[in-house]
Amino acid sequence: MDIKGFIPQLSIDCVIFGYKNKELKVLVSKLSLPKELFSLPGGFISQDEDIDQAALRILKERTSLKDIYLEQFKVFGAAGRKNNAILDFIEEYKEPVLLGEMELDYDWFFKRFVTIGYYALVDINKVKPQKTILDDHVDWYPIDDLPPFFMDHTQIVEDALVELRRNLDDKLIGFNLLPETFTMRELQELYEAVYDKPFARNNFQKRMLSLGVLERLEKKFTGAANKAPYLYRFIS
Amino acid sequence: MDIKGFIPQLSIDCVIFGYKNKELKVLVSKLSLPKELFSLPGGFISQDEDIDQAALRILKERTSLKDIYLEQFKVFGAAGRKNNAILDFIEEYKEPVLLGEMELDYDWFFKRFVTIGYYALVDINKVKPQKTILDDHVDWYPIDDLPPFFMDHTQIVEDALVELRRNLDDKLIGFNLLPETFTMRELQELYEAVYDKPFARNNFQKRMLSLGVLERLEKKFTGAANKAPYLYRFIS
DNA sequence: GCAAAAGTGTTATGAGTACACCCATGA
DNA sequence: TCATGGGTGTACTCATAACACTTTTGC
Repeated sequence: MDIKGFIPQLSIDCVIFGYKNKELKVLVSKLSLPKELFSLPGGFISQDEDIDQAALRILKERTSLKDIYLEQFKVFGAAGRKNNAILDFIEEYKEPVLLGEMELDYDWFFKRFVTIGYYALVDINKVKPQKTILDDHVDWYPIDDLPPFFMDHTQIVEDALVELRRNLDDKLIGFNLLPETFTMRELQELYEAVYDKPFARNNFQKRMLSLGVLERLEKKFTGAANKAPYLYRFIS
Repeated sequence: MDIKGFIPQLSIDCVIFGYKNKELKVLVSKLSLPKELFSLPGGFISQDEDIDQAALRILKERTSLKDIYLEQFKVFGAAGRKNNAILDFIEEYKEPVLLGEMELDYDWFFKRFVTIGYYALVDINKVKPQKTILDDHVDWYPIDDLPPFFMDHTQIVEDALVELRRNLDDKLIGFNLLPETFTMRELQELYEAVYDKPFARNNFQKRMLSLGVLERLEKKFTGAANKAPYLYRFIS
């Protein structure tokens, strides 16, 4: 990681949304520092790299996926926005800090940073969370039970969720959170998780089918003592 | 203008929307260089300044207004995004360039820049376009007859318009483009200018009144041989 | 009275909501 | 046959669209 190759004072933070067990989840990194610091997956932008490319690279590092749906949603640039929590830790422990193999460049790292917020939607089943050298753990946390974040990352997640809700219907992006095929109930439960409110089953089905983007496939026999639901696939 | 005091490689560009004569307009600067270069009003971010504050400062410089409605809408960060047009000009004219009283710091200024796009809505009657030392002229251009812009500024305006359209209804922000009081027809013509399509007069009126944010004032007698329209004021 | 534009009313349409009902499935 | 959950139909409400009609204003 050559700090010289990055744009200074500018970073990217990613809110990676996944969905499982009727819960909307966010991928969270616990930093590999001797203090409990939770962070969104983030990184810097190379001088010769589009910002969207940088976001994709960061996402690929943590999820091992490419072709991820992602969207830039807001820039966070408060004047005092610095990595103070880490700085506090360093002063507390009074020892040099390694970010991976590279000793932390204090001058570079502790300047005020402006960060570009991206959110990504992934099929949680396809993701094997990868920890980079900076991470102690990388884990999924339910949206309503997040760890105490570093800096303004709690705010970043909140704003990402607002934007996700704003776009889920219009842009037909919810399917990125589901496997290739899914039942109508699963789709509905996803919507309920995102909006944190129930939807009427029949009306939900009518609305989704009227969008004209769902292909009905074979029935899914689960062994349960009830009518087998159809599977659907998202098309175009 | 102390370049050292700004965040490097990060800028702000503002799409300042105004409205007059049934036309949506954008404030455009012709740079004070011996080449025809048109630019959006923009600037840099001080190290000790919120990005929103920086945008307000830039807006105040060009419009002499404070309390402007503005919204961050997108970041433009293509890898090759540089002030090449100016660089071309310099190579062509082979003379040192002054930005105001300060000689241009080539190393600083010709790096790749990431820019944060803001759009602002102003009452065009209250604005007296101010040219900074960087501007030759600052003028209003109709949205559908813009000059050939510098860099990616054409794209920035297009994206700003998309976002304005997306928000005009939801956020009730159109009134920022009108004077304190206005007739229903004027409001409708504004909407028609923004969306570039006609609205049915009666239905438009019904929709606007149902929002519950318009206070009906006295009638406006124009001297025309027809029924005098009511004036309205936007409330809360 | 007349043209022009403002204000209002009436009906049709379509999306969304709430209710009910029938069907398939496996025990 | 039964409970369970899936699929569908129908009536109601509400916002919007499309039509028409009346009113005000100054010449």
